[in-house]
Amino acid sequence: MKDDKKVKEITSMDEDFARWYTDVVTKAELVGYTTVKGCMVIRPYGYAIWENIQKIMDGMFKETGHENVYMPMFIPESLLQKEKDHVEGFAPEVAWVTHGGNEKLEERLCVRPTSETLFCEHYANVVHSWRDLPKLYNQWCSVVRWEKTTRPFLRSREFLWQEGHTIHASAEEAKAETIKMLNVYAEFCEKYLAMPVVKGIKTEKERFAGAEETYTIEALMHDGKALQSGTSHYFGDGFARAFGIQFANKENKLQYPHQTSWGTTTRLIGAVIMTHGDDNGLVLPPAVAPIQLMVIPVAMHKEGVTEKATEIYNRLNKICRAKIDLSENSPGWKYAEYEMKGVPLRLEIGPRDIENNSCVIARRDTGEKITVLLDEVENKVLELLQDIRDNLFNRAKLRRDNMTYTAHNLEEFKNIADNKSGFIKAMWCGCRECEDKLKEYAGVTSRCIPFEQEHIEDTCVVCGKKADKMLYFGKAY
RNA sequence: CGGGAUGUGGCUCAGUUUGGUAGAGCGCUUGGUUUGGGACCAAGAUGCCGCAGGUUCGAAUCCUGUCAUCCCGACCA
Repeated sequence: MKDDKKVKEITSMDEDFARWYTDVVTKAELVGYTTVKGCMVIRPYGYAIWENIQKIMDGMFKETGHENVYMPMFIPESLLQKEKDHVEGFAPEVAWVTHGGNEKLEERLCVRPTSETLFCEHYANVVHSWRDLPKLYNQWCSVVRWEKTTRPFLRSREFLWQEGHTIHASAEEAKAETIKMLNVYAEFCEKYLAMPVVKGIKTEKERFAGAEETYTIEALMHDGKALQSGTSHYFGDGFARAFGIQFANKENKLQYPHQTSWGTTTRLIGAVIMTHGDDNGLVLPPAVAPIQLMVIPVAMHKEGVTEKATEIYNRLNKICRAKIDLSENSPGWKYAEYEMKGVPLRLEIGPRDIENNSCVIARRDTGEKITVLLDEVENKVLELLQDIRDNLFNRAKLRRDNMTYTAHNLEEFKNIADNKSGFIKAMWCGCRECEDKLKEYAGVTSRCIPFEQEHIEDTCVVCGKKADKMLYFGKAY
């Protein structure tokens, strides 16, 4: 066991990454399993992370002019089937309601796997004039997709998410919206989750069912696997045509509007775990950490310790999400416990500190301990929280960059795919056959065509024909 | 949905080969001593052995089915 491994309950990453992940989500009390496969309990500590994500992201949606709505959870089969590609994409994994009480339903209802069809039905009722546009809607809800294999946060049968749905008079405006929201997601991930992402477009093969273009942010996890962390779709007027949504434009001509949708899910919690976590457990970025600082009194039985610790806690709780642990557990136990739970800062205060009018602050990301004068504690805490975010981001970015490889030809590609894990950058001619071949031959899928292009070669890594697109490939969750 | 592994107090597991009525460590409760990296002593509580059938005088153990979890594929946020 390595010297810096202080939490024994957690399998180390090198030994078994998948086990490490399940250890972290269960030992840090983020989730609980239930009797229904793929349906998990999100426990208070896990849910608090989601609430912080929601709070920040919802604020960003409001700033960009979006309104929250709520759509029903049931979709009649006939409604789901209106858009051909869409139903083909989702039908294999929807759950059906066939009975109401003891009565068999005339038409079965699916539990929403996503709500495009419901939004479309509603738009058809409320959009009549160019003056009704745009509609910029979002909803926070859960959706159900009957997945075959499930993992907490990464793939569950029911999961929490937000789905934005907008409808616009022009294609240009809808396209701009699609990109705008992708940028909101990227900013959220990088600024608040301290998680670097690659922004790009999905290939046709990886596109959302019914979309004209699918944009994505892709993050790289600790084990070198890619995780799609958010998507934004441009639908053109395909859904509008399928659902008969039309409006009178300024020239009084009937016209089909253009739509978008975009979503992020509780999978982001999985992304945070696998981006920042270490062998001692969770490492949470301060912006979404339910507890940003834990006060731990040392030698509580000694005169004045509890009082002083409580006083410091009360001061700090005004500037950050602070907590104090006055339980009878030993200090060492508490250190390990809150490290496992990823609390960014720990403040130790005991008789020695009180004598010196100081305290000890330990940071979760580096393990570094510093002595801070009590008079300066507020400023230092705020500075440290910011520094932890920056350090987490830089560390994750460095690791991602070190795990990103460039392949100039097929042998090199295969060699990297077999021996390394991470992103592989390579040129691609644009045809489906070459993409399929890489999957078959090297076991990786295309992650995206990044906005930030690099010219590696003139020719496709597979077929050798002319290529002008650089793609990221990788193994994905 | 295919291939593999595993289900035994809250947790980690022993016991299954060779059927005989359930164990350990940790955790939990109470009391005491401790307290700067998962403290110690003492006394206690906790099990339809995943679930459903079957074989048997008798099943955690053998058989069949089923469900869940993990891993590897296929599918997906």
